[in-house]
Amino acid sequence: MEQNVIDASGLLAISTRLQRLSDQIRKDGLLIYKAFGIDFQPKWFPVLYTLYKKSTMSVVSLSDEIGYAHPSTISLLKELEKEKFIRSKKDKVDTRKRLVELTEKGTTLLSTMEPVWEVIIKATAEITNTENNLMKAINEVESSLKEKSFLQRAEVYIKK
Amino acid sequence: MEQNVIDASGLLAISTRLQRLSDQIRKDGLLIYKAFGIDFQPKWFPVLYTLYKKSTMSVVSLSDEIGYAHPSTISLLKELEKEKFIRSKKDKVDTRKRLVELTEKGTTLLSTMEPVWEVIIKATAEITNTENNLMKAINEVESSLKEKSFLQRAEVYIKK
DNA sequence: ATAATATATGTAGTTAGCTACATATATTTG
DNA sequence: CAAATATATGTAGCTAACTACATATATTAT
Repeated sequence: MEQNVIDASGLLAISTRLQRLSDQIRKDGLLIYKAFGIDFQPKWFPVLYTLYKKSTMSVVSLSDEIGYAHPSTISLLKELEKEKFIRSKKDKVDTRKRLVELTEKGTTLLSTMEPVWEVIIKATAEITNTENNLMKAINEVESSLKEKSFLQRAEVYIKK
Repeated sequence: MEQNVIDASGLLAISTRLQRLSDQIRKDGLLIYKAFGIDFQPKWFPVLYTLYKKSTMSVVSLSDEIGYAHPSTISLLKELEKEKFIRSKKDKVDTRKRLVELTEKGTTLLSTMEPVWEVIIKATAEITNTENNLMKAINEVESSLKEKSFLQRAEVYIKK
């Protein structure tokens, strides 16, 4: 059971480890879409999937929904608009708001993607269905952090 | 129990979720170092910690050890050299190699960091010690992926 | 009905990794 | 031992998120 120094450092490197795993999964995700002949970038998923489920949303509410800072969402929307997967219109009641929705082309894309999602879900289930389930662990950790942040928890030990 | 669309999409968004969590932990990590008055960036951790444990290493072996592409390591080393935490010298046997090691200043920094690590370890343990342990889950998933990649697993379902 | 504040969107620039390519030196092979 | 290949390092530019700041419109408080 060989272990490198970073693995051995365990908790200290948790952020690095999470990022590495995220990248690896994202890259494989891209290859899976390609294998289905779908021209789709995994980073588009949160925006498109949310619009698929909720139809029309403003930029900020979409950002909140997917948990991104709004400028991140704006730049994704710009790409998606260029690809003609989404369109936007002004909110007539609150003119500050830009309402975003899928186009026909976007809706079509999303429906061709449904079988891919099934494959992704199965493959992910296979991978995460270990003794400690990754998705459940993420959910649990996120809810611990929501209750009391990492920093707040550390502060308790600092004061001692 | 309110849930946003992305959370509800579960496995599909796993890469996004991992990244978000990683960022959150990294940011809090930075704040903890600050709370101790240590001028240290979490991204330096893998390189410095590895050099602390293994003393002298070449660029590539260091990259392999921490699991980074070598250009990433090089750019970290550049910063760390500027901060005078590390220095490098030519390998006399294999002149292609650049051997990297901590300076006095680097070693001093690392030893002032040990108490911070203890705090980080405790706080992280608190957070990850849920029903499904995040660190264990990451280890398990990484070893599943080493055995058979995400794409290879998906291919099985595609062929059906 | 102003003035002050809050919210929505947008732009610019940063970050922490990456891949692709280039070059120098070692090692292996015919 | 020369040619081919492999390894070590380095540079340039990409990516997918971010923060900080700016502006326009709504809402709230006096």
